[in-house]
Amino acid sequence: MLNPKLLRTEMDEVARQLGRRALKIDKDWFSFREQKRKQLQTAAENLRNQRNRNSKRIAQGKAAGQDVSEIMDEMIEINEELGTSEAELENYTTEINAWMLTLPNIPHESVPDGSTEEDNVVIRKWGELPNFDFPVLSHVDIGKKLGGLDFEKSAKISGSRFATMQGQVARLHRALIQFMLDYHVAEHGYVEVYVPYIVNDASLTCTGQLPKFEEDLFKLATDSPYYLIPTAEVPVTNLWRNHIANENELPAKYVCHTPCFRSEAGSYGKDTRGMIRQHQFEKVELVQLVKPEASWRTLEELTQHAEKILQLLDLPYRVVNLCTGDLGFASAKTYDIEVWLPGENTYREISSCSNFLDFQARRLKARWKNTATGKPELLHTLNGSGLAAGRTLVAILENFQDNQARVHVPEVLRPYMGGLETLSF
RNA sequence: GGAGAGAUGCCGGAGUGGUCGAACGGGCUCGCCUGGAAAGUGAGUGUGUCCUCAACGGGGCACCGAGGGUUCGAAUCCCUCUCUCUCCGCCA
Repeated sequence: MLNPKLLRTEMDEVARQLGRRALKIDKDWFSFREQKRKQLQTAAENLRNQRNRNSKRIAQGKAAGQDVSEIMDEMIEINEELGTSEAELENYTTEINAWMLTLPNIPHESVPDGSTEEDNVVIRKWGELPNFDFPVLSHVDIGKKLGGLDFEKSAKISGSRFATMQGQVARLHRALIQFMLDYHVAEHGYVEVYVPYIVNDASLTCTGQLPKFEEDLFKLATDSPYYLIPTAEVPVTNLWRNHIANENELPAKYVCHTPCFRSEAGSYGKDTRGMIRQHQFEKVELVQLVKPEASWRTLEELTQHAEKILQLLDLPYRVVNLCTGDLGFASAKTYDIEVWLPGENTYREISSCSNFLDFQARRLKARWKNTATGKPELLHTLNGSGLAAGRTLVAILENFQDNQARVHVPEVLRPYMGGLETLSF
């Protein structure tokens, strides 16, 4: 959520900034309701003040054995008036709050303007693209030949956009997850956490998936509003809901492996083949909560933490700065890391690293006690995939295939594969 | 699934209708004491929001799990929900 004060005092500037996201703000709609709200709130508070004062007078009067019926009569009038203004106030605040929940974060100045992913700006590239002197296979074909990747079986079990893995491929997938977790814990100082995969609506509102993007989620058919998590970001960031941290708790750095569930509504016909876009996939997520002054530096660090995994796996990638049109709802700035996929002859997103500034923290009420001021202040939240395991598996199958019907296992994964150096088909 | 108990500030814990943002204890912070420490001792110590002040500060409103209700007045009474704990049953 954006700072309400900013909306009240700098509305023109906010509207201009959000305009970069091709969003039109109805300034008059807001200022009218905001003015009403303020007026009604002041009125209600004054009436409550009168009521509280009279209440004390009644208590004291009764104790002294005096007649308090006059004050009681006055109270009836006050309460009548208060009831009216409270009801009206409630209408306006509900309306304003609902509206504010639909406003996305303000893009940072370093975010390029643009409408589609075509306008994203490549920041850097790493690794050399492989040169194959034989017809390159896609991960779908390799997986099938290995007998380890099956989409028909999962279609039978569940439907489209699900993968079934078996044998060495399933183990390689698991090895990737273990390796990423271990590395981020040992080398980057993250704390491993295990969290629920089902969350309530409040958690999703705090991280920004709700109320606007409910159609992207799998909602359980229970009485209470339960959803499958679309990313570990939701439960992990919500660990800090309603928490005021001491300085020594910061920065908080979590690494978490979870499955992720996405309805992929609106992506019909997109990436239908293979395991690029699935309803269910595994991801190792990095989440940080930091002091505001540290968040921009942290975004660079966190992105590099994710990149490091690709470097150790020797997978070529590039980092792009998402343009305003491609930027996520809650994010102020996002670096996507895109891995090279020879089977598609293109780069594909494998990680998304974002700085949300205080946007999520405001909804979460995630704060820290600033020792300098002695006051609680909002934290900044960041997260990034480190990495999406399914897509990393795809990248390995495609980049490390050879003309001998083999896939070479990256060295860092071999300890997790019982020393296995190649998968053969 | 059945039966019961509970939810109060950083923690423990009192408070069953009025002057309660909340006793008391612990913790923590600052000070005194001390060669230094412990013990002792004094003071302070919630959050949000609005108004006010040059500043220090001062003031209003709200918050005792959440939401509703009763009442002139609710931490306290009533209803609903959520969560926690204990026992029984079932179970990975």
